[in-house]
Amino acid sequence: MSRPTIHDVARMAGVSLSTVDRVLNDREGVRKSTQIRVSEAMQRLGYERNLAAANLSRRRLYRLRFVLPSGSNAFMRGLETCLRERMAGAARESTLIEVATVPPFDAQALAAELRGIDAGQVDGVAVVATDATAVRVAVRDLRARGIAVVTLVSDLPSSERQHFVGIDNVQAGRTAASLLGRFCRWRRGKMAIVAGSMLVRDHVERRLGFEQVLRAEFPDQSISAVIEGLDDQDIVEERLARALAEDPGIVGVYSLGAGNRGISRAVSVLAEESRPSVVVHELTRFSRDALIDGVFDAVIHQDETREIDVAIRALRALADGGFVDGAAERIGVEVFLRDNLP
Amino acid sequence: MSRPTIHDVARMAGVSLSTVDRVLNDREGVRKSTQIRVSEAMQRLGYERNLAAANLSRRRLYRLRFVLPSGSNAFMRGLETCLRERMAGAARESTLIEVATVPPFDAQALAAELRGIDAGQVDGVAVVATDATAVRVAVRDLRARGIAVVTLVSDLPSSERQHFVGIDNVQAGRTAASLLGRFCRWRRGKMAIVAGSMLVRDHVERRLGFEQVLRAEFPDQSISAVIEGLDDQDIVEERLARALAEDPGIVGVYSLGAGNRGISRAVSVLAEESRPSVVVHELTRFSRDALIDGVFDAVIHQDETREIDVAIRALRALADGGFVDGAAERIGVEVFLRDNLP
DNA sequence: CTGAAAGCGCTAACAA
DNA sequence: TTGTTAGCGCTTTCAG
Repeated sequence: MSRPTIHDVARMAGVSLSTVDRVLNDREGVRKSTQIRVSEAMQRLGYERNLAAANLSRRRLYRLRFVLPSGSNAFMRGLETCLRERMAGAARESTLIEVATVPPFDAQALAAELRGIDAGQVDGVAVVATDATAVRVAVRDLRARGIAVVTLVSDLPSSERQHFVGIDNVQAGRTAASLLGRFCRWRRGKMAIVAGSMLVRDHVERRLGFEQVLRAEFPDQSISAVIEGLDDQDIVEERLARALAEDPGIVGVYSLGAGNRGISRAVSVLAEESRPSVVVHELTRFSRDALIDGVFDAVIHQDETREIDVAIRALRALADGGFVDGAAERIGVEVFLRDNLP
Repeated sequence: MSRPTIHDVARMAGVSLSTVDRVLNDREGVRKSTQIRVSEAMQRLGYERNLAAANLSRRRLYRLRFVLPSGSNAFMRGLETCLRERMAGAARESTLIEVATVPPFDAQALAAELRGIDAGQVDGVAVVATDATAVRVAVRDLRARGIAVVTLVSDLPSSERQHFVGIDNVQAGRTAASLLGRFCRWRRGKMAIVAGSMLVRDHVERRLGFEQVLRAEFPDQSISAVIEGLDDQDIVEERLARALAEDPGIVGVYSLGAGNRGISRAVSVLAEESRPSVVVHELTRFSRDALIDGVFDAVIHQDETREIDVAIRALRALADGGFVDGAAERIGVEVFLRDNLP
C-alpha cells in the first residue's frame, strides 16, 4: 500500500489530526501521555512525514543567502555565475537565492555583512569564509538567531558553521605533488611553489600537503623558496618569470592560488623544451586554454556547480532541522588534463 | 509577491480552475478560443505550475526500474549497492526504485527482460546496455509503450533511449594515455593494453582514445599487442604475467576493462624497480588498495553515485514529459591517484 | 489540553 | 465544452 499519513496515525492513536501535528512538530500543549500514544502509533506504522505536502501547506519558502568575495578572481566569478544560473530552477523548488559580495580578504567587511542578515528575511547562509575571529563571532550570532550556516570553498574551523562545502586542501596539495613528482621523473630539479598569501588557510594547507608528498615520495626533487604572488596575475607573472630566469634548475611549478594568467604568461615565453611541468588550481577559461595549449600539465579542481548544489541542499536540510550527509555530499579533489576536460 | 497559481490564471482568463487545468495539461475538450485566452493569461502572469502540488494531488509515484548485469564485476555490484542505498531516500520523494539483473554480455536475456516490463507498473527504465539489435528493438518497444528510457554506463547509440548517463569513453582512453605517457617519460618502452573484449563498445572506444593520444603526444612509446582478459581476473592475471615475463620492455600497462585484481597480482610479483606504471579503470576496494600500495599509479573513474542520481533525476524528468539538461547532468572522467582518494 | 474546519496549489470525478 | 466539488497530506486558526 501507500505510505501512512497523519490520518492513519490519528486513527490509531485515537486523537485528532491537530494533535498528531502537534507531536509531529513537537509543539507544546500536549499531555505527556497522549504524546506518547501518538509517538507509538507513528513508530508502529512506520510513519514518515511527507515534506512536500507540509511545505505546500505551509507555503514554505527557503530563503538562502550566499556571501562571496567580490573582485576579479575567476573562480569566484564562476561560482557566482553558476549560482545565478541556479536561481530559476531553485525558485521552482520554492527556494529563493540571493547573492551578496564583499571585498576579498576583508574580515571586517565580511563580519559586517553577516551581522546585517535578518532572521526575518533569511533561513540559511553560505559563506566563503575569511578566517578571522570577527567572522567566527558573526557566524555564532547568525546561528543564535536561528539561521543555518555553511561555509563554502574556504572553511572556518572551530566556528559554529554546521557544514563545510569544499575540498580537502591538504589532499589537493598532495595530489599536485603526486602528479608533478611523476611528471618530472625524467629530469630532476627544483619545484617552485607559487602561493597567493601564506595568511590564507587554504594555501597553507595545500602547501603542506604538497611538501609532505614531495619529500616522502620524490626525495630527488627539491623545493625552491615559495613565491608569493598575492593572487594577482601581474605580480605572479613577474615574480615567477624572475625565478625561472634566475634558476634554470626549476623543472616543476605548483601554483596553489589564483593568478593563472600570470603563470601561463611566465611559462609560455620559454622555449618549449625548457619549460617546467606546471600544475595549477581551478579550471577557468584561462587555465583551460593553457591546458589545451600544453602550457599547463594538470589542473586541480573543485566542481563549483556541485558545490553550489550541495550548499543549497545542505542549507535546506539544515533549515528544516535536518542534517547533512557528509559522505554523500563530499566535494572531491578533481584532476584535469587536457584530455578529460568537460 | 509569491508565484501566480491557477486561480490567478482562471480569474484573468475568466474561466474555471478545471479549464485552466485542461489547457495546462493539454487535455482535450477545450474550445480553441478559450484555450488561447488561458494560454495568454499564463504568459502574462508568468505562470509556472507547482510540480509538488500537482504530484500531491495526483498521488504521483515515479516507478523506476534499473536493469544491470549480474555477476562478480565489482563496479556493477557497487552500482547496485549504491542504488539500494538510494531507495529509502527516493521513497521519501515518491519514487520507487526496483533493480533487476541479467547475465552480462547476453543481449537476448537483456532484451527479454526489457520486453517483460509493463507500462502499467513502470514509468522509466535505466539500463546498462549491451550493444545489439535485439536490445535496440526492445528499447524502441519500451518507448512505444510510453516508458522513459536512459542508458547507464554503457550506451546504445542510434537507439531511442532518451539520454545516456555515463562517461565519454574515448576521453577516458585519452586521459589514460596522457597520464601513462607522462609517467613513463623517464623510461621509454612499450605500453601494454589489457581489454575485456573488443566486442564491447566501451572497450573499443577507450582503446581508440588511448592510441590516439599515445601516438600523437608520446611517439617514443610504442604499443604492444592488446591482451584480451575477458574481464576475468584469473585470465587477466595469467596473460598479463606472461606478457610481462616475455617482454621486459613493457613500461606501462593500461587496463581498460574489469579484472583489476588480476592486474594487481601480475604486477605486484615483480621487483619494485622493474614494475610498469599502471593505469586502470573504476575505483573499487581492490583498485583502491592497489593504489594505496603503489601497485597502480592512477585509476580512471566514473562516479557511480552521481550516475545513479543523474539517472533518477533524468527518468523523473522524462516521465513528466520534460527533458534532461545534458551539460548540467554530465558525468566526467575522473582521475584518482593515491592522494585524492575519497 | 484537544478538536473541527478551512486551506496550500493542483487534479479528478461528476454535473451541467 | 465548461464548471462545481471534493480531495491529496499537512498546517493553522479558532473554538471548546
